Amino acid sequence: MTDIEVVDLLRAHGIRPSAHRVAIALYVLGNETHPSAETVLRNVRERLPVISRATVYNTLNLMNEKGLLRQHPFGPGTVFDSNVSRHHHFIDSETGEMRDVPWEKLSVSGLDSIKDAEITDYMIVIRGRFKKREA
Amino acid sequence: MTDIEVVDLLRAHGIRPSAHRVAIALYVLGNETHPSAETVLRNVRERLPVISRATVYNTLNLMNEKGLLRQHPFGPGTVFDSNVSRHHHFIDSETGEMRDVPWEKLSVSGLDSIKDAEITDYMIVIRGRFKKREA
DNA sequence: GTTCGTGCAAACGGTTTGCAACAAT
DNA sequence: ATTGTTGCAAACCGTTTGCACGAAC
Repeated sequence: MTDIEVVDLLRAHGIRPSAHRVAIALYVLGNETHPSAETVLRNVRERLPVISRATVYNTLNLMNEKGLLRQHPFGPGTVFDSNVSRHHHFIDSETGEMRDVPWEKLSVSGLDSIKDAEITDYMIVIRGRFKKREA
Repeated sequence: MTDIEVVDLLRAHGIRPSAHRVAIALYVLGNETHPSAETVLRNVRERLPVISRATVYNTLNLMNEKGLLRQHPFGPGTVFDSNVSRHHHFIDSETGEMRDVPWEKLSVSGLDSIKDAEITDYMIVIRGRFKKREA
């Protein structure tokens, strides 16, 4: 994802593309992992040494409100997910590492049996261990 | 659930049944909701006015370690679940209220297509709105 | 009399907020 | 000139911890 694409994307979502915001968006959106705010701060500081924690939180919250990313309350603290389309999650129970599981890969049946509520969304959260593939 | 049953249950899990612990267990285990630590504290204080926040946390963590309940990092902060058998969750997106969805009611297919990880557990988290049933 | 449980208050980690300085329009 | 963005530090909330007292074995 290029700087220009990010700038356009921010604008398209009504977010003024300041240098800080672009740097944050660039890191978060071009990232398959599910970073915490602290991780975002650390990594953005490598490109942009002078940026405060508050700005990172402000920007991530703003992007969340504008639908550019999602927040998940997995583990201690919140984690940011650049994948805003439907998908499931696999969480490594040892490392806490999260990976996306494509929506089409799994399917749920029986949801129609839930009569006393209106479903707007659902997600499968799988826990286990990633297999090592070294050696 | 009676006091005596709770006492036995605690003992069976290697937890010495002090008055405080019994009061906490009585509240949490006889409870379909998914209370936060603060909610537990508030409610236990109604029966047992002198109990500290630390004791509530200590006891809940202890019960968690001994397998008497589960913790879920839903929303801000942790929530305690007295249902330790497999089940799914429905979360009301307005109120944050959580209800259990029986395991048998839903089923997931496609889990066998996940080859690069070992699955130890999974859960469907559904979001939506409970239908009002007043009137 | 040693171990265990409890209360208090301080510390902690993640997040939000108030405010003053500054940049953009 | 007004509005939007940033940094700092303080505040905040949920949770954990250190310590001293008291109860249980």
